[in-house]
Amino acid sequence: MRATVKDVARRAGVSPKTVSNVMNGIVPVSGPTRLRVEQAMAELDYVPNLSARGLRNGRSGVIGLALPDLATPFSAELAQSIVEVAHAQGFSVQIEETGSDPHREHELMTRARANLIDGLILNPVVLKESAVQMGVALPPVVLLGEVTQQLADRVFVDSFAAARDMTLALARPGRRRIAVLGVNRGRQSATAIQRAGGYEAALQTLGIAKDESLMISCDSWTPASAAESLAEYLDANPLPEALFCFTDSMALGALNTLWKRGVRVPDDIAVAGFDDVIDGRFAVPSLTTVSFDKRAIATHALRLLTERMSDRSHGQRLVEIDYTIEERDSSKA
Amino acid sequence: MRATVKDVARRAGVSPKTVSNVMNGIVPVSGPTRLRVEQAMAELDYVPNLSARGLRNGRSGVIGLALPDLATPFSAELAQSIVEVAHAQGFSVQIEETGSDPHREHELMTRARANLIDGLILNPVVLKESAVQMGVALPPVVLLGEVTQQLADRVFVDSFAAARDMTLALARPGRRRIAVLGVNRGRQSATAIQRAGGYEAALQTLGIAKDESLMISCDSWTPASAAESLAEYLDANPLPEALFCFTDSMALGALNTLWKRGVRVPDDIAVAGFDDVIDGRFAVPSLTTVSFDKRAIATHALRLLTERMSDRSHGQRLVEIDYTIEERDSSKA
DNA sequence: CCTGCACATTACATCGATGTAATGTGAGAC
DNA sequence: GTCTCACATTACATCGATGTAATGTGCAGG
Repeated sequence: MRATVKDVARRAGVSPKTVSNVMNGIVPVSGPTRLRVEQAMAELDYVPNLSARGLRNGRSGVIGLALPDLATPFSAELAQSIVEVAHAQGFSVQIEETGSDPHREHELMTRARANLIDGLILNPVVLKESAVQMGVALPPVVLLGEVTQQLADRVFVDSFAAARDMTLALARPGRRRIAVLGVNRGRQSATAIQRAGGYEAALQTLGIAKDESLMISCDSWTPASAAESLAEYLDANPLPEALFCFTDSMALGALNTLWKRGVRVPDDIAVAGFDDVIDGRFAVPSLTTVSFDKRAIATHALRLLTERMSDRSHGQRLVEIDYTIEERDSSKA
Repeated sequence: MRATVKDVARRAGVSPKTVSNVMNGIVPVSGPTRLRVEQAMAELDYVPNLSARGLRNGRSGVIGLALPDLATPFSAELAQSIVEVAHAQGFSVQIEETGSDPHREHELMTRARANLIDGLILNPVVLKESAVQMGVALPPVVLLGEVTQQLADRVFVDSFAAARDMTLALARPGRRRIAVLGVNRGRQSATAIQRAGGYEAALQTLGIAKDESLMISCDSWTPASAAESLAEYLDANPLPEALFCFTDSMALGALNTLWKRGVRVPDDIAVAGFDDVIDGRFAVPSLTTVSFDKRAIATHALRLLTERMSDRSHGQRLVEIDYTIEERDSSKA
């Protein structure tokens, strides 16, 4: 049987509440008493029951992290940052996958409300408005990425501007036939819309007519799907001068397809991605990408979350994370 | 204020316990009553408090997953499988990073004992025996990977045999100067020992004398570290005929270094990895690797864990996961 | 010597769900 | 009409930690 405060109290010859006081350190406890209690805790190998504490305090010390696809390197790096930052602040992280299923997102909110989670960091895909309806009795939520029409706090990179800048960078050496990979066929994700918008804006700036045939769709944002989509595309279309993939993962798939066909990168075609994942940095050739500080995302997301946990009143707050264009070998002129 | 069983009970005109009975479905409830309660729950938007339930039942419905480095694609893919399998069984997953810090592993056990998690799936690095001492009052633990001297349940791939087979495969076209990358300088990880052992066993079978200078050390199993280690190595040593990296992540870093130096893969050197991560499949060239079913690992780990949760008695159990050698472009003869 | 005050400590109630044991309610048998 | 018996439902206690309000202790000042 596990030791409880009661056991510790009995052994130390004090009341349970005093043991609690020693642990929490808010109510002062005299030196000798504190020592006796601490020794008793050590002797009994006492570990507080977090369920009980959570019930009493209304706080579990756990935050939820919900990402669309846990298998991607980007998810992994983001999760790492969030886990580390959260841990530094005494939080544990419960991880969830929303997948393509928008229903899951709602389910998560429910689970959060079940109080096993003090707050939720959510990277939505096709977030239905109904899912995060900021009504009453909802747990604190921080959204990651491009979502419109949501009233929750949000941390994001300006995908539109970044995509625009990347397109401009790809065009600089005089490239004009610039393709994008990652446009969705069916329902567009908010992110895809932003990035496609930035791309089109850049084309306009450059005085290049938009060419629908250069916008390659891709059902899922994975290397496999990207590789396949690009292969099919190249079977039917001429090689563009540059290819801007909406994520690094897709870019890696694209690089593989290009290599298989003997297309040289960057000599025959420049390639770029988005996210700056580690594997992109070590791709062959190393991948030009939109880079941003994932640790900063984690830090701000957690700050917003904890602040909202203690004060639910203030309105929606947005934090924009800077980005840079990292020109690597895959787009060297 | 959130609705509780009491509120639901009042609205439905029954006692709290009846509401509980409706939810749990073990004690039978008559049709009409059940309907009234369900309607009341819906109307009040009732969500059970999991802290309270956890306190009462001694179960939280959460399992912990502790991995050495969350940023790696392998971790991501494994985590995905585990989260999905766990979710299918009604468990949430709390994720933790042990990093290089063996102290963290012990801290996790403590947290587990704090009852916020019902069990722990742990992929140890340099697990000190003291960390997972299977004494009393420890939560159910399933270990992943190569660990010796541990009494906990374990799911693993036979790294020794796999490394041996991979080395033999690399040698098949007559390659004899086969290097390995991933030997640690200081304390060896159990995994590194197994894989190095398999490599040496293969050399012996092949009648090739072991050459210490072909065993390249690498401080951390990341692309960056691998790329750097290999670069330093190539500055001072001739090019081997084959390079077996102890993880795909390291192999990706190695491919990048080789490419930067104009070394052609597989023409000048064959390269192989271990883990079969997605990005390896789409590497340039696609990476030969040791493949195994990550979903199977997740399934078995969860089975062992849940079985031990309900019956703590039986002895240590081991599950071995099959592997295959996937020969891809990076080692084509 | 007593009052007053500061401060450490305690008894008790509480958070929400649920197992236990007891109660209530009905149908069916004689 | 009464007596069982089965079964749905209820009152109460409980899980472990902690806030609240009350109690106890010691010391200084009058």
